[in-house]
Amino acid sequence: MPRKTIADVARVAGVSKSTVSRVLGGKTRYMRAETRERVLQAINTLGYRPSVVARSLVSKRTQTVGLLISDIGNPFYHEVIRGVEDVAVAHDYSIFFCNTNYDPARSRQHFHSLVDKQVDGVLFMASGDYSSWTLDEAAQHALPLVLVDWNVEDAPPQSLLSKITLNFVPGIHEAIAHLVSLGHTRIAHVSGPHTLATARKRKQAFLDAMEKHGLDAAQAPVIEGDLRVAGGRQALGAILEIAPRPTAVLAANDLTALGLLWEARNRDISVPEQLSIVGLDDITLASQVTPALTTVSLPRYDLGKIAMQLLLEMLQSGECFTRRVDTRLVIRQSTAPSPA
Amino acid sequence: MPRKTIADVARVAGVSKSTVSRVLGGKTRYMRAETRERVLQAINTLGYRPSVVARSLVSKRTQTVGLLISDIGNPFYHEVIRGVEDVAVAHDYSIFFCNTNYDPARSRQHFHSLVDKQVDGVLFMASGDYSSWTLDEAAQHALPLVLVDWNVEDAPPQSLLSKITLNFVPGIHEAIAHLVSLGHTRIAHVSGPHTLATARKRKQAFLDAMEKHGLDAAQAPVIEGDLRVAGGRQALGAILEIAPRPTAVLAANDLTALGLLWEARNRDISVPEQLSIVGLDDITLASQVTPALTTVSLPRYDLGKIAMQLLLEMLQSGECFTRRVDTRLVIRQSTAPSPA
DNA sequence: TTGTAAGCGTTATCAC
DNA sequence: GTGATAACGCTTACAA
Repeated sequence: MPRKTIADVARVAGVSKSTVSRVLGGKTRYMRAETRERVLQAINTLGYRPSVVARSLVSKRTQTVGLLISDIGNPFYHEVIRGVEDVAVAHDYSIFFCNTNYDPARSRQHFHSLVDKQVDGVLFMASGDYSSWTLDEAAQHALPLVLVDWNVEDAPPQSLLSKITLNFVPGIHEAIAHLVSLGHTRIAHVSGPHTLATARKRKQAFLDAMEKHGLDAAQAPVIEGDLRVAGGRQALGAILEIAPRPTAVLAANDLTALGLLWEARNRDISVPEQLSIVGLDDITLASQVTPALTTVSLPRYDLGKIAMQLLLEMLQSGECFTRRVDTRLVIRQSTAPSPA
Repeated sequence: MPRKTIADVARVAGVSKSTVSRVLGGKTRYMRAETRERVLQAINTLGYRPSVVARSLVSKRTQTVGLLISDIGNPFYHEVIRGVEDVAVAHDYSIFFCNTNYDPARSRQHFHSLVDKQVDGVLFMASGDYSSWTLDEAAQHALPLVLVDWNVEDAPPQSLLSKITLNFVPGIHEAIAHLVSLGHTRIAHVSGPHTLATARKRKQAFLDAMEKHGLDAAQAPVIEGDLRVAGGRQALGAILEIAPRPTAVLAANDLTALGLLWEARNRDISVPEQLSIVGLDDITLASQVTPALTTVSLPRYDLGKIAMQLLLEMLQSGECFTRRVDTRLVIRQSTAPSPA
């Protein structure tokens, strides 16, 4: 049983294909209400659904976007995806989901597949796997792109490119201010891998904040983690060996902070009495653990919404945009006055 | 600058469109190697990419599948998605990602959108949002479906429908056996919402296992949770009020188990010395917390792989299949000999 | 207000 | 071996 087509509807309604097409397109202006009704009836009785494929062939639009992320296992992305999806659904767009797995080759394969499938645009949130080919190829295919948390200066001029930058500065400054107000002066940082631009940005914000509060940034211990629980656990060992021992730590993300927290418990270091811990992201879990995590919150759901909205605006206007998303501190139970 | 077409390639290579189409389709059999080369050259210099949309219009295949899940925030799905995606990528399929948010209306909207976009098949993993319309409409559009963890008897006979059932029995039996061998006799269960079929299945497996080990299932305390951390925390309070107090708990999933664990710590109940806890799922976090969680492991990555593979086999053969995925116990540190 | 016909970029069926 | 030509299901001038 082949799929019903517009011709079937036309036959049943006793009109021409174009008339059917018109009611489908909502061109209700120049049309007798009665004809319209007849067509609608026919559509209903036949259970007809228009072929998006055929429509796309002529309209050059697929009502489809690609979403590239690095790692579905990273809780950071969950809320982001939700934000993207809510906006997409509201505008009847579908999402091609692409998990790059931090693998540039796979990232590229996905990107090509998206180009071939003629998506209307791409949300690029896979921070680790950036290479300039992305921008060149996107420009070449005139494919609108939204980049999240990338510092791009060398974009081809003709490209349709919007950017959202994440501003860690206010949140991290608040965090250091909070710790300082609790009497902490020996504050360590567990960063992400230095190969990641976003990790470097966070670290720099930490150092700047230290300076700003009159602490010696050059002396501040910085340990390189992996943005995961395991890295946080390891980092705690390193921190305990530092003399004099830090009384507070700022982690590059919440998973790292949780690793610190749990390893501290293992070693009978009590948090926050002996060690204050501040995370970054405010993942769902952060408020559910004991003690609940003080953390620099990134509005991830909003980030996802904004990204998708930006793409839609680009599609409509043909213009490019820039947005900034700010962070702020959420104080919970993992920070307390310095024991020193 | 309009998109390059097969006609452009034909012109540059000095051949006809059909010839180009032949090399694109890999029909290398009846063709001079030299012509083939020339076409390939032209494709390269033009940077030509075939239009999947046009191709789909004639082939009736989109190399695209829909993936419906209930909640991206549930860690259960992460590995599943990874499994699905790995297989999909390997076969050059793309995935339309659909988060139903436990909302039947949204679930339906997504499903319609998938039909309209002419996906080749749908993976339905949104356990909560089942209604029979799904099956009817899928059958009506001859849309191949893979159902995960659904008991469906009333499927329309003509439908292309494969099923994967999750078998909690072996893992849960092992769990109870393990607890019994440690001397536990007062074992409680924190279930999921009774409205979910999968929660009822798990509870039944628990009761059966209790019986089988000579414990009084009718007396076994069962507390209804919400499959989340908060529910676990609340459940712990309920458990502590039971007299005589249970010495072990089987949670319906790992998030619940974590809630139990953390709330126990809050109330100075030490795990596993005073209370043994067993989870279910084996999410990544389970092995990372302290104490690491003993849990009934569901091979979620495999589940995802199998689901996608099943769909591909259906697509090829036109036949339907049934698979079962088994669970098993992973013993870590949250279980110990009964204090009683 | 409605119908006719020409595409959109492919593949498939024929001839040559 | 290769090249016309007709679909595929839809939109959109242009005619009527």
